[in-house]
Amino acid sequence: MVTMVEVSQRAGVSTATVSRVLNSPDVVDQKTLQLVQTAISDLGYRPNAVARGLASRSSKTIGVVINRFSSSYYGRMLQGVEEALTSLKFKAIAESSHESAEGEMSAVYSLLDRQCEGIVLHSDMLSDDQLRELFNKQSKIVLMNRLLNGFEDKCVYLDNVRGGTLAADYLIEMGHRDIAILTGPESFFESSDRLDGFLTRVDQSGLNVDQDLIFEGDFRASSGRTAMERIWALGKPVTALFCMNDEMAAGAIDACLERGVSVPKNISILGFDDHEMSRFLHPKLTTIRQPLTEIGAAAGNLAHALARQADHKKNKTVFEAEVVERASVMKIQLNKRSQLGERL
Amino acid sequence: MVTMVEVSQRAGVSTATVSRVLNSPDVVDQKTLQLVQTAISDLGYRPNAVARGLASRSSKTIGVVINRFSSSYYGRMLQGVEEALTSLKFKAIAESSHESAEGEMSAVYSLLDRQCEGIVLHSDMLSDDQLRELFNKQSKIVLMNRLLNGFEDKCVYLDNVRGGTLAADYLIEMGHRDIAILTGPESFFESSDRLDGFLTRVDQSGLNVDQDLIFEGDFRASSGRTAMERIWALGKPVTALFCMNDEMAAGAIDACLERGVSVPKNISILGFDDHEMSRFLHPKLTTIRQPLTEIGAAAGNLAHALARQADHKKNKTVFEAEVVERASVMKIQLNKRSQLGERL
DNA sequence: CTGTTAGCGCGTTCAG
DNA sequence: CTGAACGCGCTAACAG
Repeated sequence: MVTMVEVSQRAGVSTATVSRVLNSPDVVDQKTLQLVQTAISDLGYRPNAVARGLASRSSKTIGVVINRFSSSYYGRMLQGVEEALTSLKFKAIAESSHESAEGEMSAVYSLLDRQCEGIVLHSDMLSDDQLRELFNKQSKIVLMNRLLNGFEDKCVYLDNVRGGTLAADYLIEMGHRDIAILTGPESFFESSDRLDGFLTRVDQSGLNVDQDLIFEGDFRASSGRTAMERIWALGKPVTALFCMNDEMAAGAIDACLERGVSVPKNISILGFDDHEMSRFLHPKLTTIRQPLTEIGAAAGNLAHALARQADHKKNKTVFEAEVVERASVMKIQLNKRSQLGERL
Repeated sequence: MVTMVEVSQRAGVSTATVSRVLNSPDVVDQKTLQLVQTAISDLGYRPNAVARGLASRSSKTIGVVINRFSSSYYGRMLQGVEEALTSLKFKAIAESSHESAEGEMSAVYSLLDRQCEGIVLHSDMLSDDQLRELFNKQSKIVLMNRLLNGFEDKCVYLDNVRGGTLAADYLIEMGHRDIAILTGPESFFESSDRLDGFLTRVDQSGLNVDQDLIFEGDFRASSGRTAMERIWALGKPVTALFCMNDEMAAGAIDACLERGVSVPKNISILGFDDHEMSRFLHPKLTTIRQPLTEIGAAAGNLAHALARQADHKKNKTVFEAEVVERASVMKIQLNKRSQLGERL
């Protein structure tokens, strides 16, 4: 490994000067600058980032914790963080939590040990209380796509309650009254928030959702299938199914296709997320879009601001979902409603 | 920040002893061990990984370069690398190349600057010559999912030629003779290798592919649509389309659906990759699967072996694709072949 | 088994 | 504008 010492010797200067041409070239004389620069390129010298970090007590790095890399859901957020930090001349370094609470915690500390100046944490498994404890101890953490009460200024997230409201508004406007709901795991805040928003709006509209038609899924396609089967088993009229993510919606559509039930003619299906694949489903999935990349970018920016004690009040931290209208939800005539439902 | 010095003072020992309880607890006396450990937990001391790396000249870290995080294609490989390294007590740190040759190169060097002990590089944009130059200078790089002649022992990849052969075998066996092909960009080795394998096998079978029916795409869904439109415009009989990735296949299926052309009844479509979404397309896509996660894991293991000068001859480095039979390719009767083709 | 002494490769004073 | 000296937090001999 070629170090600064060798460069300084070849250029006939001190290491301090070499350090200067690296960090503040303008304060060094033109001639010596040239001298050092040619020495650098002659030797193929590359500054050791680890040593620099130690000496300068600044790593210019933000750590990111996500569940796993293999899904485009997390990938899109990570991409956003990375792009934001790159344009701030920071680096992102990501670690996977392997979808466990201990994994999330240990990833945070491992990243902190590496002297990351800030952390962007996506947490599904830690409880609000555990997170609060963590946030009380570590001030440089940003929570990505989740709201932690009491730490609003450290959170960048989608307004899931409004997302649920949006879904309700949309389905109601499309004429649906007999609506089934497929949630994610009960413990997931995304899911419960969306459900809250949805049910509240339904209620406000003077309508209601049959409790028997609220199913708990696990965010995987198979639970979409299961939900459809349960709906059929119940035999109640249902004109629309709201799935809290697109994968479950895909599973539901699949089950319909197999049984010869037409989507959206016989039943409308609404998803959530706007997953990569949603535009390729048949019918193309109408869904509620989360701006994941933007959320990631905002989280990256916030973490950077926090790390550099900059003013972070300017950052947008609450994002709105939006309806992406494709082909899986159909408008139905109110007077034909019950008829349709029964035909199911 | 609490450092070793504070720990040593509180425990009444030297920093060397603190270092020992961290790195080789067995050589230190039980009593002092206890003493130091309580001091550590009392102070909430956490070793600075950067300083450790500098002093020990070992980062226990492998860098990974991929095009982008947002696609599950790269995510699956990254996941494999990460899992393999985690079980070797190494860390993976990933950087995105932003899909450019300079990006790939600078990511490699940035990772090296951070004292990664090895690099796993996925390169689409660098030429073979550029890669050879890089590999000659840097010995600790592993090429993921690409073959570089002359550096076979540094490569972990899918045998794309055999993947192409496999595709040809399958389609021929299913009775297809009038086959169209949609490749990726000409410069991509994946694409040209698969094409080679495909055409060679077709030739060996005494058949041939109409040159007019070989289209160049860009691996994105829209080129699948375009290809279908061109096929229809040509008016030649075609019973099957082989797309060199699943996204293009999805686009092709979509175009068929819109035009009322049934897949696979009117035309069979075969993909490549086994993308996350392929099982949700309609019809479910029959495709050639790449074991991306395993390839990533093998690359991680190889990089680790290289970094630690271990024997890396034992690693499996060439992977085979396999047919995943779903519903988008239909067996056709040879005697009905031309009839079918014309009906298109 | 433990403390002392040197660094790891660099940034950063402070004189000059 | 430049060099000498010191320190970042830790590991690694070497004595004892």
